Amino acid sequence: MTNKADQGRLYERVARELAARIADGTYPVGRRLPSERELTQIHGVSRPTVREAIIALELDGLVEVRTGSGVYVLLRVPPGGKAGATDVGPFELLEARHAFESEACALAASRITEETLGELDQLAAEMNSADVAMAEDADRRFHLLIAVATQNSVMASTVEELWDARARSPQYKLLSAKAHAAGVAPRIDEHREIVAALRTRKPEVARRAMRQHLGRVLASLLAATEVQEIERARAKVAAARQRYASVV
Amino acid sequence: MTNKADQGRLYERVARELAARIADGTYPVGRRLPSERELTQIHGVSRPTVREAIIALELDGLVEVRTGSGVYVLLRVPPGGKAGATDVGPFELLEARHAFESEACALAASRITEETLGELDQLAAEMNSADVAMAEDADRRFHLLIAVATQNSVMASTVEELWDARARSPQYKLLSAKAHAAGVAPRIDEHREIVAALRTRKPEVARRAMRQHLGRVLASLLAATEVQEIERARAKVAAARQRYASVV
DNA sequence: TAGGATGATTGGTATGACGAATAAGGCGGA
DNA sequence: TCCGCCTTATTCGTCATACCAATCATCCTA
Repeated sequence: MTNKADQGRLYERVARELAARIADGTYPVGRRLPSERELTQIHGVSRPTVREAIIALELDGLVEVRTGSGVYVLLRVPPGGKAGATDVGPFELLEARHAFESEACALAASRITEETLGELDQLAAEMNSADVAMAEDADRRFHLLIAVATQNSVMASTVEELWDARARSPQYKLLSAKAHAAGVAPRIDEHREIVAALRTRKPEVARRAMRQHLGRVLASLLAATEVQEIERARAKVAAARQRYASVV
Repeated sequence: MTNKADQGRLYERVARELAARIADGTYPVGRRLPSERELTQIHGVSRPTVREAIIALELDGLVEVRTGSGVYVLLRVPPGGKAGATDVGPFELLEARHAFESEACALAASRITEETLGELDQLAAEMNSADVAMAEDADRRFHLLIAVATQNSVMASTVEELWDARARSPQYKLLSAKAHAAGVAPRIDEHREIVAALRTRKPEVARRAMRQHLGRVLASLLAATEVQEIERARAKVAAARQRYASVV
């Protein structure tokens, strides 16, 4: 039953084929995959092998397995998409930023240079841009620059990672769009407050400014949407991986 | 058969147990795991289930499966780690932990369960172990469990990443050894203080306890050594991870 | 028409079997 | 004695089948 050049194991081939069918839309997001027994016939392998393949997809967050019901497509990875990009809930993300970036800001206050403060002024101004994309980029660079100002590469790369995760999250984009529709304006005034706080060189002041800023962002997003619907799907995705990986 | 009230699927439990045994050194790096049939007996599950668990570990890069030979423990691969800055300064690392874990601890204080508090007590006690490796593992799990108690997967995985980076850093190991030689004892009393602080459910109290703890660790390391450069060890990339990437 | 019982479908796991790749040990020849 | 080949036991790789539990659709009943 084996094909010709099977490099690697069978379940990998099946997983690859299933992932391809998800990517090309044969199995659209939200729909049920054929049953394991059907996949057995389709791919010409046994059910244990099909299950191994499905587990691989599940650990990657592509599908969700519902006992007694079926295997459902969670998200579609565009061909050429990055692998291993763990998608995560938008609120968890913001909460983490709320906690971490505040501390980064506090540390930055005692180490930031006058030159960097000037750059921050400029970035705050750029958020006035009519172009939404440009304003968002200014936002990102503003926060990242503060993290870099800690002169601690670990903290800087951690903050950067949180922003990257945000960009990867389709849920976050949806939320962002909703918030926009609800009339949430860019918070350039708050950014200016943060810069002013940094200028005092007082960690507590800087921490408070950043904390308030992110707190308001979080609140506005919470107000703009009902959490229930969105968080539900995402929670399950990380579940399988998190459940055993967290103990490692 | 052991438990029945295991939420999640069986292979997840087995994978978790195996990963734990790898983490605590029961199955050292490079060594062969018991055969699948033996694991069947050990964990009281069928071979398909054992295979599913092994596949999960393989996809995470923890083990390598060699046909006809066995399953071998690889280096632990960082979760979703960005390539590049694999090796980083030990003091930067500790400074980041000082800032981030304190916040995680504060958030955990308002969400932690009584059960988790009990586990923390136990882990604090385990640091008494004469076995240095075991004591260090208890230390790690103590801090990670607090991060998990935030019920925020982003914060949990961030903290985990910081610990993993520590493990990857030969500089840190050297520092740690030096500190040990300088008579730095495990800080079980401080861990107990942290648990007590968490029990109050007051974020400020918990934050202060963790901040003091990590501050003392940082101070002791600073005292025990002068910073010096070390040749960096070669962290190898797991082959399984590569194959995995091609699946998606 | 509403609601509950019932049976079909689906995933979850177990058992046993056979093939293929590997590694270890024994046997024979030099 | 030493080296190399070959046999053999062990291990992973896969398959087929079976049974349980959860789910879902259907029909029957009140």
